[in-house]
Amino acid sequence: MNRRTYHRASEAERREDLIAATLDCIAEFGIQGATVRQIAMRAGVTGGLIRHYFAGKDQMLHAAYRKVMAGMTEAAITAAIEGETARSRLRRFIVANVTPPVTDPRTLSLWAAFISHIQIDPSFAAIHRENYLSFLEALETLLTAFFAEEKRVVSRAQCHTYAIGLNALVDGLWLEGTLAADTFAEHELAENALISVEALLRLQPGELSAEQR
Amino acid sequence: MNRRTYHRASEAERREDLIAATLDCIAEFGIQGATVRQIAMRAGVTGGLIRHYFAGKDQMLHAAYRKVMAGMTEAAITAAIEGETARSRLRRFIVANVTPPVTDPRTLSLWAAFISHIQIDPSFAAIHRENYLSFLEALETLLTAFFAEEKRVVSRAQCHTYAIGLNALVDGLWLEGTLAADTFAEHELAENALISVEALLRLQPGELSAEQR
DNA sequence: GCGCCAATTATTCAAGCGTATAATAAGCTC
DNA sequence: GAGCTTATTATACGCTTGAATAATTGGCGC
Repeated sequence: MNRRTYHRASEAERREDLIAATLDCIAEFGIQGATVRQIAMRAGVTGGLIRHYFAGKDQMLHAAYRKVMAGMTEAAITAAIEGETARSRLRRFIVANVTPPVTDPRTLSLWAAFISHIQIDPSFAAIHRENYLSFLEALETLLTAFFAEEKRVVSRAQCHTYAIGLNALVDGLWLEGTLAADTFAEHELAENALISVEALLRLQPGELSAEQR
Repeated sequence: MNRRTYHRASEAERREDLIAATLDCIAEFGIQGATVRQIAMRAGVTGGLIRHYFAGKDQMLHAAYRKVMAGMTEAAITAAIEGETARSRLRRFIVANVTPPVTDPRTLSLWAAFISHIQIDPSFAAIHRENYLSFLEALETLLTAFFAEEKRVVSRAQCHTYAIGLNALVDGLWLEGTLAADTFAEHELAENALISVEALLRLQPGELSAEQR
């Protein structure tokens, strides 16, 4: 009986592959279906290899969680920095968060699977907190710049309160827009998001939502 | 060797017990830890009994999901109907959704665990859709009554759009308020919710958030 | 092109999984 | 209080799980 031939990959890409396979399995079969064997098969390796790269299955799940969250915030921030004005950057940030690839059923499944472990495993809680705070901070920075650009005086505390409300709104729209993806046309959700943000910030209707580059 | 003595319970309460034990296990150990044996132990029975009441483990999970969602909407609606005016009912509904027992880490864990299965198991998707639509409808009804009471003319379509935005905001605040429970004082979250709702509906500041019964 | 190191496979293990079936005791009916 | 129904327990079965270990093979340094 011959042994399987195989390719010796670099540590970085092998880890990447294993994490990707883990996410595929969770998205497809749920966290219960993400077994060592299933993941290994998906990655085209044998089960034993996983323990060569991660201390255990749990550590691999932690890495996978980080990967998902990083992907989401990265997409939104990348979209934002392409804007030329603070207003445009804020607008782009909001829209990106309620537009594919951020609004993706697969991403939502993964996100929820991990969220449900936050109360159980402190490692997940730490990863969550990290990302929540950095998202809130990004939003607050965008907001502060926007108000400055508009020459509107807004206190630090007020800005923080706005950020919490905006964050909740964006998260909620993301959540429901993704869950009921068939119910909303793509631009419909973005439009609703911008109108709602305008209202939350007490802007004039159209200040953000009107067509602009 | 003696056999264990036991109590013969009515079908209704035994099912109730089993579902409660299922939720306990999911909340405590995650959906992976909610095994037939673990659940049975928690319910104080032996594993075999589960198959006497449910066709299989999956059917029990579906029942458990229904239970969680029913509990959440029920709490909010119960709070709302105690209000005397349409404004008060809307206000109470909002506040109830960002206040314990709805904002409860345990509930969030359960909710997320089930959400992550929506894309995998169509049965979960159906249960979700049912509840989402009924929540949206409740909100729309409250809104319509509120606008009528305020003698403010709002089109059906506009009302629907408002409901989607409000729903997203409430869900988002619920989500983050629960995840970061230690970050917010209890009334702080409710206050923020009311102020944000005012803004979304383009009301005068204080119309909802000011103290009132 | 040879040796060496470690990345990878193959195999094994005990524990735990969901389900099926048979034995038994609880508690209603009469 | 005897008898019947069925809710409940007990036990067994076949599979899968995460992890540990031993055997091998790929590819780099020389």
